[in-house]
Amino acid sequence: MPKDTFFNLPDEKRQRIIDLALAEFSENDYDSASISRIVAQAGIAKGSFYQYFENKEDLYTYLLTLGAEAKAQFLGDNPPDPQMGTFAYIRWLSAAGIKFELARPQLSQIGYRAVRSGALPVEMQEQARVGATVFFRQLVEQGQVMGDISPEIDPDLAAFLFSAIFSELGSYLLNRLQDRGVLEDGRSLFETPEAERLFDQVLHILERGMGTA
Amino acid sequence: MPKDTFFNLPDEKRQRIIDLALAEFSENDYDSASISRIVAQAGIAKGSFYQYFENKEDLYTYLLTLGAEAKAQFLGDNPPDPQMGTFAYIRWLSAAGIKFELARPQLSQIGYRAVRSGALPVEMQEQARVGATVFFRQLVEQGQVMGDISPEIDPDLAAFLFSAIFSELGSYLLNRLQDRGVLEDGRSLFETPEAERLFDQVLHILERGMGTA
DNA sequence: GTATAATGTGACCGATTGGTCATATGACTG
DNA sequence: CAGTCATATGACCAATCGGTCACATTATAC
Repeated sequence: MPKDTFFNLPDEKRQRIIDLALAEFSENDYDSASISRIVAQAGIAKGSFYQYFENKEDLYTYLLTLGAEAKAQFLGDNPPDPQMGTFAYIRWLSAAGIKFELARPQLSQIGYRAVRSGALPVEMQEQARVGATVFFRQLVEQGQVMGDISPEIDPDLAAFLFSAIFSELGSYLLNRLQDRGVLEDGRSLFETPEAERLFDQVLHILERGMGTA
Repeated sequence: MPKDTFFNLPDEKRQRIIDLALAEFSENDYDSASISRIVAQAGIAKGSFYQYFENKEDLYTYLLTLGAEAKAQFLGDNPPDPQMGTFAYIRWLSAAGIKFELARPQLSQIGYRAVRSGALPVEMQEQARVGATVFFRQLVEQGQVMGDISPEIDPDLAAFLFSAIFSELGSYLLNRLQDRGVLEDGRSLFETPEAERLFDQVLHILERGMGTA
């Protein structure tokens, strides 16, 4: 955790440091991200930085927790209809994840990097990976109980498919719609009927492929 | 390209340098991979390295071409039955990709890193991404002509699904089977009935989801 | 006011990086 | 033997890194 000194800083200054750190760690992996660049751009002395943070890893894990908190709050702020079926819920979940990715690309990128390239301690990486898998697997098992998903499907495998697809779908949609000039600004992604159509098609394929009908 | 001097080296010495470079670049991203470590482990002088390669990027792109050549040869050595249907062909293609990943994990890892984290020049990255998508999309369109894939499916989207799934499936299967003690050594992955079962299930889901039946 | 505590500073440290270069070695040629 | 050419070497370079520390500045308390 950052030191008290950091939290005593004027809001503006603290936020500026956070913003620059997010930019640095979202554009570079852990090793290549540079404290020297951050302090230079923030206009503070190197020594000051080390009055705010224990070391580089302290800053990095702090950014990760910021990302986790922001995403948790984001999902909590857009709660789903509790009555919907399994695939509708997965659709909501995936859409919410993509919306977060668009709203906070730097936070998403850092978290993405964290699990993909062994930047963070192995235990944390394991923890994140297992956590995501467990969540999706429970979802699938519940879907099987509710009759939405065929009982012959291996829940763990289905969970893998969901996480593999949805972790990439956001950037795919963004690239595709931008390449074709459908949108310039990613934030309006979910306002285009084209995006809705593609999104629904993915869910439809999965529902047909795994469903009981 | 490496200089002539490199190709004039005794085979054993040249191969040792390649092996150590593969290890270094598969364990670190481009910036973090260290020429100094490679030469130290190879037992050659720093100056000698720069008699073999123009610079760091020269070595890196050389490793990438080695990977591309190895994969092309690998696929060419295991040609599929030309009569099989679309999904059987996709199954073969994906299995061959995973087999290559298991046989040459370092080469795969470097290529993987190259497209995932903007290490290589933007144009090459674009090229690789577009190339893979185009290939899969043609496959899907052909499948639609043959009646294996529903004409309502967006070919580009389906191509995305295939590449997203199959680029992750290998490491998923490996982790899963190793965690459960089904295998110790990845090379025998495709000899376990469990792996075959999971593999077929993925294809079955996609075939049901996208098929015409 | 003065004493105390908190905060800010940047020169400096040892380590490491990619890359250079003058020099040494050895093999082949005439 | 002398001369030439490819190869091998490692000290050296400027740049950068994460991190430290003695010191200056500011804010707070009495």
